[in-house]
Amino acid sequence: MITSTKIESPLGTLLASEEDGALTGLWFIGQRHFPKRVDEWREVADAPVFGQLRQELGEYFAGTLREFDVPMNPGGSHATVFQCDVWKAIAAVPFGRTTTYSSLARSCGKPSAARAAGAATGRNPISILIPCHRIVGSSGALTGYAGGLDRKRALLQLES
Amino acid sequence: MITSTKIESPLGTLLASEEDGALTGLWFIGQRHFPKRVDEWREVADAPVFGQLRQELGEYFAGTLREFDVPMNPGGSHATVFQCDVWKAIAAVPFGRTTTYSSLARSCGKPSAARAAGAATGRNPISILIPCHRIVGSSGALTGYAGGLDRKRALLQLES
DNA sequence: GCGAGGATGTCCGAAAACGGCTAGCGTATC
DNA sequence: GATACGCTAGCCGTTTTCGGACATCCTCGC
Repeated sequence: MITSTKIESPLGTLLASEEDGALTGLWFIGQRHFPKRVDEWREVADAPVFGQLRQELGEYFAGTLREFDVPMNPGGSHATVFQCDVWKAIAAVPFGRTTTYSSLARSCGKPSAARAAGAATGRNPISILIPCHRIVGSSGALTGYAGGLDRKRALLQLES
Repeated sequence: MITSTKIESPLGTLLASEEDGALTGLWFIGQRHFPKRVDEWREVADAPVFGQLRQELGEYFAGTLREFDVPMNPGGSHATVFQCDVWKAIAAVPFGRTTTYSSLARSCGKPSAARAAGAATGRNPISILIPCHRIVGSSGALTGYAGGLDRKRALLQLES
């Protein structure tokens, strides 16, 4: 049974989902690749994971927290091996730093799959905690963000 | 979290799966449309549902039980509306009786979808309890069975 | 410099193929 | 005449297949 809740943030409302005690998703409402089956989830006022998440997100946006500690399980049911590899690589990018799509691809052992890495990045189910906003083009340009480039800019600014 | 267990029967070994206290599947090992992701399930020695199922299956094969009472939830995650309708219609066929694929289709409000009803019947996730062996061709011929025609014949014989 | 093109894993939509079917005929068999 | 086969053409939800499109980047020719 998957449960969900809404969380307010300076960048807009977020939807969080949880299963078996681990965070499985975090999206800006209405963003690109927003999950389809939301109506099959049970919305709950709170759950242990959600409490911790709210707390940590608050501190993050206040600038007092740099690393999240919420238990996560981004796998879902239909994620592919490649996607999981990419998300793991993204999670390894530290606060305040950025890296490129091609670098991600290299980390996954497929140096020429930069474009595929971009696609996988866009499908990241846990925004912010898996910091896909720290991934930029090789020229340094902010090429895209499922939640919109404005939010990507804002997050990078917050971390600088 | 889905759990599973194996159950012996006079017609071969069965695999049962359970989630949230309800039976979600029952297949002959290796039958057609056998589930793919079995290795993601946790095999347990027993669970309340499995205990009851074992008991009732025993009585059924002994000829002393005609209607099952195990809580069921055949929906799964990827079942379609049509399939659920068909399975519900199959469940309504009483012990010892048979009906046809076109009759099933009619019950679902799509009189000309007999062939599609056949396909949906084959995907029935809970063998025996959802008695797809009671569905025959309009001529009375046993046209097919995911577990093999021999088992279909045997089940019908048992109920006659 | 600058534009064009190829490599890459996955999703998405459209189109085709595939069944646990059936009714309708024409033939074949008693 | 009755049945009994056997073939055929429709039927329809699902699955499979296929062709683009992408949150890219490097190279090559001009």
